[in-house]
Amino acid sequence: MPRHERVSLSVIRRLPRYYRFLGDLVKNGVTRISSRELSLRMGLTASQIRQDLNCFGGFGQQGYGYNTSLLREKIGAILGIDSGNPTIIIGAGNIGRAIALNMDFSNMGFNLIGIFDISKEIIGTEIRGLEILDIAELESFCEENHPRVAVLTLPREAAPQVVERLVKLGIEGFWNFSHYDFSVKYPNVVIENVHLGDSLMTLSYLVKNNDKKENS
Amino acid sequence: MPRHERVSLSVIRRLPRYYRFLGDLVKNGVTRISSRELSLRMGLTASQIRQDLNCFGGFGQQGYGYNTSLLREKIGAILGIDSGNPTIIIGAGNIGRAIALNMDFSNMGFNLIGIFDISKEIIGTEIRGLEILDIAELESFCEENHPRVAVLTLPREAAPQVVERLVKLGIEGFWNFSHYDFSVKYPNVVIENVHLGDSLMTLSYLVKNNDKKENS
DNA sequence: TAGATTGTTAATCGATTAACAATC
DNA sequence: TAGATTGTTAATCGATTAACAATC
Repeated sequence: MPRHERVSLSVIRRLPRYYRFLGDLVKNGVTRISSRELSLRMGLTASQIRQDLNCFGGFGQQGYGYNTSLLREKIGAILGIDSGNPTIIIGAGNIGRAIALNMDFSNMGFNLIGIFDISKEIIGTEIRGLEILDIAELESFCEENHPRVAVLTLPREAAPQVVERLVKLGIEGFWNFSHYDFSVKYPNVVIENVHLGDSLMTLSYLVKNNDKKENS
Repeated sequence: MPRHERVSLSVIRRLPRYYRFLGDLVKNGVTRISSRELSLRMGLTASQIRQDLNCFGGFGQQGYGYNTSLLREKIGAILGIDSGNPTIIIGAGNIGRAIALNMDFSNMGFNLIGIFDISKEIIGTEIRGLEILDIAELESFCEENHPRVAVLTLPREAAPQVVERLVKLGIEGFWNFSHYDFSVKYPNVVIENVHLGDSLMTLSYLVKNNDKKENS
């Protein structure tokens, strides 16, 4: 679908933000918007918006701008928000539970079909209507249900062994909250890392070196 | 401290990852490492590592490489991991609770001193030894305890009003998990966004357009 | 010393911004 | 039509990679 050979990751990462802002506009009854007006709201340049969108096609109209609702749908389609990728969560601790309860998987391209843990105490209990399964049943479950994506919300120590099994079972995409860094070891799977510790440390640096205050 | 005028955000964002890998090396008893060897483990180039580190000073030794333990400490200091920034969490739902319980704030530059919520049912209960306070007490608490950083784990609808109050109360840094995007409205505060929805949608795109498999 | 590896400058590459002709 | 705004090419800027002299 991309017009140009390969769309850069920088562009891809901006798409969900466009999608979010367009959703707001639609909700507020705004039916059209120019790249200039959108750029002011989002804090980037109109040029960048037009460049980004034109990686995928001409969604605007000269002299008019963009139809918010239409553009939003197009971006949603590009992101694959109704792909319904069968997805499992590995680790039903605080983070796993919070993710399971808070994320709107079905409107973001995923279909949550299983949650696994190792702790006998919580195996058998339910989260969001899904029974927590024993990690020992991972192989049989996957052979039957063929998940494509796994959310890793398990402790770091447990991660390497489980990732090995998941890759063998054909998992293609990982949403990785564990501190285990496996992009080098498994170059053939897609990994989206959410390293919360890295994010927090970055904030520490930014707060420490905050020069925004003085400038204004 | 930075030798060059301004260190780019790209460099800053790599520092926590260096810190993590160096921590592993130290734990495994590796006392020295060359940029080349580190680059292979981390999946980037030796050039980049040397460039990154030299934004802050010459931490290596020609012909030898880098002392892992020393380099780790230096990076920790640059990130400000023992700044102990007084920090509050706004919103004690699933995400807020998970963050409070899982993050090692004290080793990442922060000191968690308060958790707030609006729900009468959970106000007064404890998380990690901290009593959940009524958001109505935010002003009096801040005037007394002077937090510098706020973690936003509250619903989007509630965010704008609370952010307004927090900025007025002098909060300088935000770790933002809400879907509210306020960088344009408040350009003078530091904001580290964790837009989990954006991250998940990015994964959706990547899984959909995965061309890694074919290549290998 | 010779070998290894850094620190740093120069070259390349990619991403962002500016400009403008096309066109609604 | 005239005005507005896109799509797209060209110019700029910044980040990454390569190269190598300095030096441990």
